[in-house]
Amino acid sequence: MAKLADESKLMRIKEAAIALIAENGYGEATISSIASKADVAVGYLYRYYSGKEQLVSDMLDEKIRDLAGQLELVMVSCTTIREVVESVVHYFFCLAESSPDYIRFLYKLINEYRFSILPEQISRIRELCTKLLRIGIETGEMSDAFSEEEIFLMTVIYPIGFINIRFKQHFNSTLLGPEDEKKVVALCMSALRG
Amino acid sequence: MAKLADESKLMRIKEAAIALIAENGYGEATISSIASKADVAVGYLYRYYSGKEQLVSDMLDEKIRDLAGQLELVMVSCTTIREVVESVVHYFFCLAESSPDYIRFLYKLINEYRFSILPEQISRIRELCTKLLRIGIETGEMSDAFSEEEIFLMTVIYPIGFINIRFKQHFNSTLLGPEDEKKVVALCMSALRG
Amino acid sequence: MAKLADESKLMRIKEAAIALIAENGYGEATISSIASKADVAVGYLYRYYSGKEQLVSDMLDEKIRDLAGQLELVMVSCTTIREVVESVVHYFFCLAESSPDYIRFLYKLINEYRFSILPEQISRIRELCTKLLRIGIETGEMSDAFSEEEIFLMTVIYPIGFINIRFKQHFNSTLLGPEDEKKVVALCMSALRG
Amino acid sequence: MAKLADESKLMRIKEAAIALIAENGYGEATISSIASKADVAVGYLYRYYSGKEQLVSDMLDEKIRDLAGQLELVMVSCTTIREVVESVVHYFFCLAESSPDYIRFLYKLINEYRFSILPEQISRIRELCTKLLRIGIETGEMSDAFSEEEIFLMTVIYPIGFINIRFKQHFNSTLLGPEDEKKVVALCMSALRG
DNA sequence: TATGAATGAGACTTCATTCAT
DNA sequence: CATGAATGAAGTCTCATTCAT
Repeated sequence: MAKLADESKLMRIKEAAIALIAENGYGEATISSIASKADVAVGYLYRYYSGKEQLVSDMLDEKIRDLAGQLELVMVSCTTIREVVESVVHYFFCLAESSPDYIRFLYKLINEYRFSILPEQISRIRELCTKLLRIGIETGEMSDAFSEEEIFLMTVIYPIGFINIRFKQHFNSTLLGPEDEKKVVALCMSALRG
Repeated sequence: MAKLADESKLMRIKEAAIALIAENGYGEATISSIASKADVAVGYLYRYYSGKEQLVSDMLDEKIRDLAGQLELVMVSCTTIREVVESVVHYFFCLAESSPDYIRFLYKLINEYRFSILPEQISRIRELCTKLLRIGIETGEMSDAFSEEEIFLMTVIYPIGFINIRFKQHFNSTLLGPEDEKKVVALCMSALRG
Repeated sequence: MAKLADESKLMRIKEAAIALIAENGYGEATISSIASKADVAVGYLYRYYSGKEQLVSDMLDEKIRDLAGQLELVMVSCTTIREVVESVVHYFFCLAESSPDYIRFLYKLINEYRFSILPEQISRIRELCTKLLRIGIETGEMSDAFSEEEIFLMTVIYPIGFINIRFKQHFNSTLLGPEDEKKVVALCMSALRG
Repeated sequence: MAKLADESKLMRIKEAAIALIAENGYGEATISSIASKADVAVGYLYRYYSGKEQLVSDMLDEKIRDLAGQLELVMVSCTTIREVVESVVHYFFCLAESSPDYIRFLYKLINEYRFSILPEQISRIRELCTKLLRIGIETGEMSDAFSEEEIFLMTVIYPIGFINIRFKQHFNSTLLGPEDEKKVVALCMSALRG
């Protein structure tokens, strides 16, 4: 029971942190605003995290893990790059609709040098890209001029970038729709095909 | 009569700010660290800028203007998307070599919601994308499934993203070379071709 | 559960602020000197006040309210101007003895254009003066040549001014005594009588 | 010629300082705002004054000297308190009309403990008050219950206080007129008469 | 254990003062 | 001599972190 309460509090802290960082950035998201949004005492937060930096760092790591896990999951049941790209893009689009803050959180922190993705996760993702590269070359979906870098950029960074540009409404103010999803997949596929 | 305003100081301030923000982000780049790196008194900074936010905001605007200016320049002498993409990517790669901080600075601040690109610059860039879209459709280099968004993402965001991934050395630790430039152009072109 | 807010701290802050402003004026009373005199952390001060200006502004308002309340109280039980003047002057003399800083604080800030007395308090005091004027004319204690302005100046400003001159010891270095009180009342009464 | 230019600059500095301090108080009147209003270089100001404090201090002293000189002048040709009071009040009212900043400057700084009136000037004024007291007792215009303090308060502080209350428009928003002057004289005389 | 009052290091900013020109 | 660019000490304020309750 107490454990459950704790779990729920911890969840609330994480959600509050993501929402506030997504909204205003790391600098503006204060510990006390996070605690207050999570309806938790400031001190409570320090039971789980040694400080603000660790809180965010851990959460980024968690989200990256989720992402890597998702990618791994997708890989298992897919035999072509197209299938993978479709699944991954769909995953991002679902996320963008159900929890847009998640995407914005990721987009913000991926570029904060302060919070570098842990080497462990990087290798994990790199391995996935290597696998995908092999598949792509086998199926002929991928130009052999490209490497893991291009795979990562087009399957992860590009979809997230697309979603963020849309969030910012610089070019297009309509909501993300299924046609956008198709466009992202199409562009990604033709990009990798070379 | 009196001591002349040292124009080089303003330059040093800008360079210091860019370097520190590129390195550590907006939050970590303190006024006093900027002043000290620029070898200038803290108060001197306030001769040109009303505060830290304005300093960074102005510099971002300046850089975005430079970028937009460069894009416009490129457009004048180009009749195909390929030419534009080659020029733009070349511009980014040169920049990445001569002043890598410039790229990292841009990449960091583009995602800081606090510093939004001025509407004026956005329309300027949007117009360029519209022109490019028209050219692309005429020359057949561009799928009519895509729009300005894709152009912007592939000609601006993708090259910068590529350069940053390389800076982070997540996949590849070699320096940027001419082959990378070609790869970026190639991927971009095939992406837009659809 | 948690540490209880120490109400005495707020009191100490106010007393420290009054003492330091009375001694040296608004400009010299720094936040950190106030905090240090109150034996409180600098940041604590911002729990109650949004800034230095508000701290002083609020305290001035509080003191003016006290004063207006005291004047109103006095009015209730008095039927002649003499009674009012005696009570008010007595009030000021008691204050001058028990908390001389209070008087000096008031005297200093009343002249700082930055801290204007709130319109609400001004009307309150103005109304009191109007009442007093009516009484004075009825009882014949007050020349009908005079108005609220003279009442305010002689019942409030003059006693405070007298006390301050004595504090400064420009003319007289003895402490305030009951004869001084009588002198102030006498002068005030004859002034208003015309 | 150079001397004349200097004189005019010095005058402008003084006028600017008085205007700015009268308007916003000592704290808000910055050296650079004074220099700029006086159309003089900041550094120039330091040829005459060793610092901001001295500038203001000197100016206050000068104004107090002027005042004492005026009082002395008035005393020479007057044989009754009434004459003195009429002259002094007239002097203040003229000043209030021709250079209201002068009055506000005085009122502000007289209460700044930081700028105490020089002992020399205090004795000068005290002596004048003593003389006046003697005259008053001789002519019967002044109660022997009172002393120099009351004289000073009623002939100097009260008129200035009256003018300032009017400037602040707390009770009366009309401009100072000849009837006000008469009222001030009348109140002052009856106050001292006891 | 959970709380949030309290802390204080450190950030931003101002402005009196200096001094090379 | 006059200037005003440049300085940096000092002040205001914020907020991550602690710890008594």
